Amino acid sequence: MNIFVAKLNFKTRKEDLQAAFEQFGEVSSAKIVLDRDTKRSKGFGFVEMPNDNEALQAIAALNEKELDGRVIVVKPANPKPANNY
DNA sequence: GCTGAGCGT
Repeated sequence: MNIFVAKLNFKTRKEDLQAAFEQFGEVSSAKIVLDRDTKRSKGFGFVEMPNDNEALQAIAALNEKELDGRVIVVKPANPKPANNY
């Protein structure tokens, strides 16, 4: 299950995201979307969880919750956009 | 060094 995480603190890193979600289940990968030029966080990211029910629990538990001092938004992600680099 | 909606280099 792909999970979309928004309104992250700009200093939050991908490992911080993964650590937060691992409390509720297995996390295969976590990612913070960085700006292509400045490499700074765009303030949102994605988390991949193999187990769907654990993913839903993690979403329910972390949505509207606080991470690194910021209230984040967690919801199922949309399909990946087409590769147009 | 900075900002604050929203879906990925």
